[in-house]
Amino acid sequence: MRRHGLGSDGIGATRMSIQHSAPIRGRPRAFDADVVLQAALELFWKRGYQATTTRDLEAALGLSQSSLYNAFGSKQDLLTAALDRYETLIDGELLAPLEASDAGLDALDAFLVALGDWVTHDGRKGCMLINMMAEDGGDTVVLRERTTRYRERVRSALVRAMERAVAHGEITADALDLRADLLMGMILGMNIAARGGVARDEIDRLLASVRYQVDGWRSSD
Amino acid sequence: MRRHGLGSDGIGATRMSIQHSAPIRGRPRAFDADVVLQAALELFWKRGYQATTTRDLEAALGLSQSSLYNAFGSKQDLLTAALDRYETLIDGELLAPLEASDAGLDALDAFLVALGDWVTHDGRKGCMLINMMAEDGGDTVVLRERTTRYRERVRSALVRAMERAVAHGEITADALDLRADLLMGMILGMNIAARGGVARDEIDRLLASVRYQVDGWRSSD
DNA sequence: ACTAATATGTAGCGTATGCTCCAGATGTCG
DNA sequence: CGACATCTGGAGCATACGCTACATATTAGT
Repeated sequence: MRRHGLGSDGIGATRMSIQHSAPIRGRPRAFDADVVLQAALELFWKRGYQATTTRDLEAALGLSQSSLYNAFGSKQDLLTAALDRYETLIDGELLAPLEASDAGLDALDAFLVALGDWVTHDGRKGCMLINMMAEDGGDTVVLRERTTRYRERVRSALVRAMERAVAHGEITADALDLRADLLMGMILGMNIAARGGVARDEIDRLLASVRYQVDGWRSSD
Repeated sequence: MRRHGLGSDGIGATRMSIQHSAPIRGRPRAFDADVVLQAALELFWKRGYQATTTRDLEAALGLSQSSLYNAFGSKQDLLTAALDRYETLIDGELLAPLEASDAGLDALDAFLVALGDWVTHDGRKGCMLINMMAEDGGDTVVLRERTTRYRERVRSALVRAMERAVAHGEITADALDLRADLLMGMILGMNIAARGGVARDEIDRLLASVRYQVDGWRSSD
């Protein structure tokens, strides 16, 4: 009955071992920690946490397990670091464009299209954060808090885009919350479809249906 | 690099061992195969396939591993049998009411409400088929075909409900396919939210947003 | 009673997994 | 150079997992 999932709920390994700056003394690293972390991120992303073994990491990253553990602590610490990196990535590529733009509905539409690419690009993967949430099942407190916070960030970015759309006279201000929830649901749905290896055209149909929906919000003038 | 997922792609174990009828000769079973299968189904449903070990099954089902293997073959065969049972269950409780009803939009709405219950009832679980799809990532051919077929069944049931709604003059016949895809996306989204242990009220908000959407399709007369 | 057939419990096999130990390599600083 | 600190490779540990072997128990047919 013992669980062995994505992480314990305890304080657990404050991960003092992750040092990206070179040490003053001693043998220097034979690898670039950033490059290795990116590779680990991609493995976790594609295969999930449990299915990625430390031997897989050893092979794909090109370092021995001792180096891996010496540099990153535990497998779970490595996941945490990878998730940090992932969040930076997705912030830059998906959320930032949505928030930086002055556009309302067009920015929203562009975001949805970009998302469709994001979750299917380079072999099915989905969104890593949502994947981890699904894999963990909400058992790991730290992870659940993280994914909850992330969803709230996305949702509020969507609401702000719609508010801009309202300000621009593109849509009416009706039921913005319900609309945001609908978008969130479709985002989750597209993600799990991608995660489940659903055919690209089926995912495209999901994407098309949200975009059609968003377009339908335009107030005819 | 070896995979050890939900199943191999080979022909694999034609599962001749699953016999629900009592044998003519020999020692009779000390358990009810249906009861045991239901318990296995619930374990797989709640925890997923990989996370459920044969020792977990042994403990929860109350039979030794030898009896388990003798009765059901392999762990994968047990999953297949559990999925068969699951499909019967969900057909009876969700799809049949949707299809049997003469109602259009009301039946659709009732289906969505029932689905919200289905994926959250008795502790977060989501839909087992979709969970398996996500866990497997589409790697196992048999499973991918099964989940694809299931999604098509649900989708066509949704379309038929909308066609009845059109016939009853409840909605216009516009973009039924896009609407069906939107519903499918939201169904997937609600499911992964439940699977990920998302708080009930957040799932309820997803549900409310689809229901609002569906209600919005009503043609004002 | 005896044989055939099936079920059950226990022990264990082979492998995988996360992680650690440790001897040696490779660097900096005095 | 020599002391110190860190990194690296390889071997291995403890545990967990799916599954099997096998002796024993329990039934039906003769």
